[in-house]
Amino acid sequence: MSDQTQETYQNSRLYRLRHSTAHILAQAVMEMFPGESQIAIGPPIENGFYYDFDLPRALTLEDLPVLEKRMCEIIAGQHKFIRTESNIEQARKQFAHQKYKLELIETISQTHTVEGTAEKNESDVISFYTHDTFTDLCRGPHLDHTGEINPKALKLLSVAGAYWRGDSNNIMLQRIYGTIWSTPKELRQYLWTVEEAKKRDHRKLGSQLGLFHFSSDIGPGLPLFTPAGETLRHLMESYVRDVQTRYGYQHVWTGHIAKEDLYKKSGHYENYRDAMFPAMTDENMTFRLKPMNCPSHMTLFKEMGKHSYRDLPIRFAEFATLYRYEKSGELTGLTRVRSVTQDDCHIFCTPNQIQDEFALALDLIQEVLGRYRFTDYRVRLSLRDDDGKYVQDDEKWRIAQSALKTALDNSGLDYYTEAGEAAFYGPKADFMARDVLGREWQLSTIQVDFIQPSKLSLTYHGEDGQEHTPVVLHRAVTGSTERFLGVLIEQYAGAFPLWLAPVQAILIPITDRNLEYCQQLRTTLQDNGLRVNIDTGNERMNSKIRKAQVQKVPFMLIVGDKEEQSKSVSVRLRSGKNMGAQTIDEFISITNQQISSGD
RNA sequence: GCCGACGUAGCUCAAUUGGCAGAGCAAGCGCCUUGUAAGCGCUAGGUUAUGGGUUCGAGUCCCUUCGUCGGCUCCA
Repeated sequence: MSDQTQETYQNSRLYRLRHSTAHILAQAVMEMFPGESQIAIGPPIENGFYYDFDLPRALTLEDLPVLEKRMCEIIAGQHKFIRTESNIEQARKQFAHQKYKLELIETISQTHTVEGTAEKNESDVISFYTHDTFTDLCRGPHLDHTGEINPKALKLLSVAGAYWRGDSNNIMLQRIYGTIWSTPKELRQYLWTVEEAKKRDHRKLGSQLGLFHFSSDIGPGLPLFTPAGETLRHLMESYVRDVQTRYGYQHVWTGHIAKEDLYKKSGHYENYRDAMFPAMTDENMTFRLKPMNCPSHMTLFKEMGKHSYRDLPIRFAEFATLYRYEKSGELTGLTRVRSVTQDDCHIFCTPNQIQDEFALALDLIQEVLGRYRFTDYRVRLSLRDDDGKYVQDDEKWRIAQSALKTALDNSGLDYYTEAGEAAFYGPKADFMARDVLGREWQLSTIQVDFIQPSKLSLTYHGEDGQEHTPVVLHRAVTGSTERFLGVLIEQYAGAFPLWLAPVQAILIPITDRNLEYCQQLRTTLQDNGLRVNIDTGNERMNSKIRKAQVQKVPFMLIVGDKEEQSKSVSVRLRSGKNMGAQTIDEFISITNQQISSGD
C-alpha cells in the first residue's frame, strides 16, 4: 500500500472495525487460556487483521470456530470501547504480567525521551482501550461499541508463525489471521476472490496445463519445463528481446559460473554469501554459480577496451539463468525458485544521462506491461533516508534522485515515494502492478548504482579528457521468466492470449476419414506460423472438444465430411462460441489480426 | 532457516475404534466411425514420501529425514 492509500485506510471505518475486531479476538484467546496467554500486537491489514500470541500450546484449525463463536458472543454484548490514558509508570503496572506489552511500553518511553524533550508532558501519556473485560495498550481509534460489528461478516482464516517484532532472532509467536467486513456480502465477495485465486493458482494450472513440473530427483525450487512450458518461455523471452533490441539494447552472454573473487570485489559476497550455492573448488580456484549478472556484465564492459563518453550509454541485456540458494521455507512454485532466469539489463552511462536512460526504461516497461494486459500499476520510488547504510555521496544521490523524479513527473505515471527503501547503492523505482483479481505484484525494477562500477574499476574517458566512473542502471522488465510466467498464468487463469498460447489451434477430425484433410490443413497453418495440433484419438468429437476446452486452447477446428467437401473448418472458440464454417484463408486472417492486436 | 499443517496409483480423492489398500479421470488394448464440454468394454497401474519404533497386526499411533502448503524472516 502507498503512503496515501495507507492514510486513507487508517482513517476509514473499515480500519476501526478491523482494529476493534482484533481486540475482541485477543479477549477470546485470553479467555481460552486463562492466565497463560501473552498477547503481542494485533493490527488491521489489507483485507482483515491479525493478532499475535504466545500461548502454552500450539493452536489448531479446530480452535478457530470456537474462538469465532466466543467473539460473536462478545460482539452481541454491545460493549463500549473506552479510551483511557495514563503515564508510563502506570502502564508498566497495568501490564506487569504481559512481557510483550512491557517491551512496547519501554520502546514508547525511549522514543519519547529521545524525541519528545520539548513536549515531555504530552509524550508521557499512554493510551488504552477497554471493552468488556479486555484492555489493550493501543493508540486507537476504535468503534464506539462492539454492537457495531456484524458477526456474519467475520471469519477467522488461519494460524501461522510470526517472529516477535518481525525479527528472526526473536521468539516465534502464533498469529491468527481473520477477516471482517461491514456486511456479509462483502465478506462473501472477499472469500470468493480468495477461492478464485486458488483456482487460478499457477502451481495447479501449471500441472493441469502441463507446463512445468518439480521433481524430487532434481531438487527443490528447480522447475522442469515441458515442451508447452518452454514454448511459453521462448515466446516471452523472444518478445522482450525484440523490444529491447528496438530500444537500443545489445544482448550478451556471460555463462553460468564465475570466480568467487569477482563477488568479493563487487561486494555481493559479503552481503549475500548465504544465498549463494556452495563453492566449487578446483585445485587453486574457487567458483560460484552466478547469483546475478551485474559483475559479469561490468567485467565484459571492462574487457571490451577503453570507452569514450561518446560510446555511452551502452546497454547490455541477457536472459541468464541464475542460481540462488533460497532457504527451503522461502520457495513457492514458480514465483520463488532456485534457478531463476532474469531479463536483466545493465545500462552504462554518464551521470547526465541518468534521466534520459531512466525515461527510456520507463517507456520500455510500459510497452511490455501493456502487451501483457497489465494496465493498473504504480511506481514505487524508493529514496534514501538518514540511515547510515547508504553510500556516502550526497552529490550523486542528489543528481540521481532528482533525475528519477523529473523523469517520472514527465512520464505522467502514477508514483509514490518511500524514504528509506532505496538499495544501499542508489535509489530505485519498482513497478507495482495489480492483476485482474486486484492483487499487487512487484514486477519491473530500475535501480541506480553508484558503487559497483567503482568497486570493479570501470571507467570511461570524459569530454574533459579525464577518466570517470560510469553510473550503472540495473533494469528488469518482467523480472524473471519463471516468476513472470507464474503471475501470467494467474492473470490469464491459464487462458493465454493467442500470441502466447503454446497450442493456438487444435484440429478435431470427426471421423478418421477426415484425418488426411486435417494433416493438409495443419501443414498450411504451420506454414503460416501457427502452432497447431491434431487430436487423432478415437474418442467422440465431444470428448475432444472437452479436452481442448480444459486445456484452454484458443481455437478448436472441427473437421467432418461437410468441411472437407466445402474446403473449410468449423471454428469453435474456447469461450464456447461457435463461429461456424470458415475457409482456411479466412481463419488465418482472423488469427493474424488477433495476434498483431495482442489479444 | 523458524512456527504449524499435510504427504495413499501419473492426476483428483476414498479406506469405521489399529483388522484383506479402493474409485473416477489419465494410460494401454479392443469395439463403435461419431457433429460443438466426457460413447462402451477389458487390462495394467502401489514397499501408502523415507528410515526406524510400538503392536499378534500400522495408510491409521510415536520418532527421524525429505518434500509440499499457510505464514514469518530473507529476496543482490
